[in-house]
Amino acid sequence: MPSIKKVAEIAGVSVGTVSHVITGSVNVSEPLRLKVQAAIRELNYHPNHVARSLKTSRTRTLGIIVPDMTISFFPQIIRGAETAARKRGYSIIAANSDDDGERQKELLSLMRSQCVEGILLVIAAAPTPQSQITRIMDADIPMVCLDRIPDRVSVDSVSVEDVDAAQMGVSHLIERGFRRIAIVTGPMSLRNERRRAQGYRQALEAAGIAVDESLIWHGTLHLDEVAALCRERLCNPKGRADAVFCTNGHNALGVLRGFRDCGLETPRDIGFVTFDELTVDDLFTPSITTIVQPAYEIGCRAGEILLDRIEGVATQEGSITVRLPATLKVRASSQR
Amino acid sequence: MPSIKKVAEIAGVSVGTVSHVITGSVNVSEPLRLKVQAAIRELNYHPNHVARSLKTSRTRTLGIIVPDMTISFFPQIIRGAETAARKRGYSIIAANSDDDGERQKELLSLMRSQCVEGILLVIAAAPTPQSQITRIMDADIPMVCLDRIPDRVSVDSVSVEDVDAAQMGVSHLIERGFRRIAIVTGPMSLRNERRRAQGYRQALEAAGIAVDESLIWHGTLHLDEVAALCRERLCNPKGRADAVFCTNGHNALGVLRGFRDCGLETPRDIGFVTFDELTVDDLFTPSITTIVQPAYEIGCRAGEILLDRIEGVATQEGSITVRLPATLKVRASSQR
DNA sequence: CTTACGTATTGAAACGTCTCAAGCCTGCTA
DNA sequence: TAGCAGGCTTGAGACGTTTCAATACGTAAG
Repeated sequence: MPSIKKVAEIAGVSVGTVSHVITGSVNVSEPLRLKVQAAIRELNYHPNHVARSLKTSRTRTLGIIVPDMTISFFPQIIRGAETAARKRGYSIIAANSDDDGERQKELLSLMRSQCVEGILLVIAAAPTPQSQITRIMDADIPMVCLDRIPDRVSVDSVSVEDVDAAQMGVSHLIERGFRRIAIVTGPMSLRNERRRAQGYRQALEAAGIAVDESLIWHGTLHLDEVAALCRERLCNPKGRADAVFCTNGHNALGVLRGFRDCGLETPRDIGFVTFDELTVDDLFTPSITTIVQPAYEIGCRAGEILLDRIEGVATQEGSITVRLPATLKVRASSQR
Repeated sequence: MPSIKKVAEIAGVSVGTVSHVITGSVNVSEPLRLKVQAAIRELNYHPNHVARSLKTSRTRTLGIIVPDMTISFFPQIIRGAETAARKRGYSIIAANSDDDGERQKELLSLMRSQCVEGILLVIAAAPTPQSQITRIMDADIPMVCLDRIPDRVSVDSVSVEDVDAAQMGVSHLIERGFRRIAIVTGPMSLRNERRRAQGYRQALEAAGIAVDESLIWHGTLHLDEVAALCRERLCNPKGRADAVFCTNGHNALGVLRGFRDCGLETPRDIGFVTFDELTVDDLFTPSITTIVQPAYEIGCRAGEILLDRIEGVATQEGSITVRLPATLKVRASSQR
């Protein structure tokens, strides 16, 4: 593989000159520049980013870790980040943690070794020891957390306005006349799940409805378990909830299975609102009222903040916290 | 950021010894090894992969380019490749071409500069000049094409058995009594689209049904255009197709919109079979009979082949061609 | 005609690691 | 006791760049 040296040789100039032509950082006279460019083309030379990175200690690479990029929310985030990165000349290394703390730790360490200049992290659902995060930041690698924000650590973050979003969804159900509204949460180790649960409470309280603790159901992220949970709570018509509010799209599929298993149809027998789109298109039924998070934009903003930190543009001392509004897509499942 | 030198200093040994401890390639006596490991922990030292790569000219990195990882088929492929790579100690750089030839060219060049050791490529729908591919292979960077296989280039590839898969889908429709079966294709610049069209023809011929060229509809990958196409061909009941076979999931959404716009319901008014799952779960209706491609496995196999080439395990002279079978998930849309 | 200055070009050091060859030491054999 | 084998350890060079300092060259001013 041709190196700058070979190019210099062919062009009859020094390696320094070739480097100047490539980076454009120093003026090179027209004739020499042309000779160098000709040699580059002739050899099909491509600058070696590895060597460049070593010398400049700039890799122009960002790392992003998500739980599972097979879940449609995350690729959108990644694309947002990719777009932001590309605009400023960076590339992205993406990886999946599978919601596994150990794997996440490995990835963080690997990315550090790979000398990424910054890390975008959607923390694993398994409780993330703050040391994982502080260790990165102590090494002066900027980090921005997305979607899921870790507890007790001061770190830049971009996510949705969880409390408001949940409150909006639940208030909407109340407006439509539902009164016994159950909530299905994800793992309460995640702060945004707790905040969504808080939004649920606030909506009920604002409407003067007493919170019934027996309607607060903690789901895992496993479809079968969530479906079983719903069956258990819903199959008996007596005192049953008249609507379900679900805090994330993954569990929502479990809830819908639960409905089906109990012979319940939404909205005929039960109201339903959930975070996250469940289908790629409105053509499919049941048509579910959804709290849509601006996933792409979350990725973009997080990428921009990270780049600002890397390039020293963002000078803010404490951590930057961005909360984006979610939107409510009203569909059939919340119509009484 | 601490380097091997600092570790050596703290541990009171030479850099060579530290390197030996890290790589494990050379025996180091117990006491020295312990001192080195202690120093590594104390400094929170992480080996610098950039420097290592430069020296060894091995980055242990694979590149993968897909059209759009927001489309559920592709993240599955990427995960498969990631898994295969991880098993053998490699990581992955993923990027989106947006089906744009120019962007694809840029990415290929970038990845080459980043010294990926091999490239997994799902070519862009825009016709890919073979030079893009040969230039990479001429530079001795192994490449495996996935899903979409380029024309007139000898390159390793992994994809689904397109002809068989399409034939299976269409034969299924015929079995269920459909006779005027239309096909909606993607861009015919893609070989696998042509092969799927061929499978369609074969199925009809095998059943003794004459191919009616007016039932062959070439779709773009734009929903609105496909929907318009279907409206145009389907809204008039006279001589209308009684079923539609769609060669890819993206267009399928356009087809379904077309159905809706014409007031057609599947399967009541029209049969429908398509490549690729449209929803994440069977709960949703219309429930569509689908030809499912083993996306994850395609990614795995492609990754393995690529790694075999990189590590010189695969010695086969010509190109390796793997064709995986697809499976037919029979659902409601193909029931008369 | 000399001096000084500015621009274009070059040479060499350095980035952090691996690895080869050489050196050192220990213990065993003759 | 001397020599030697074998295993640890070390020192230094090299990977492909960038970049700083130095050189060379030409031009304008004195």
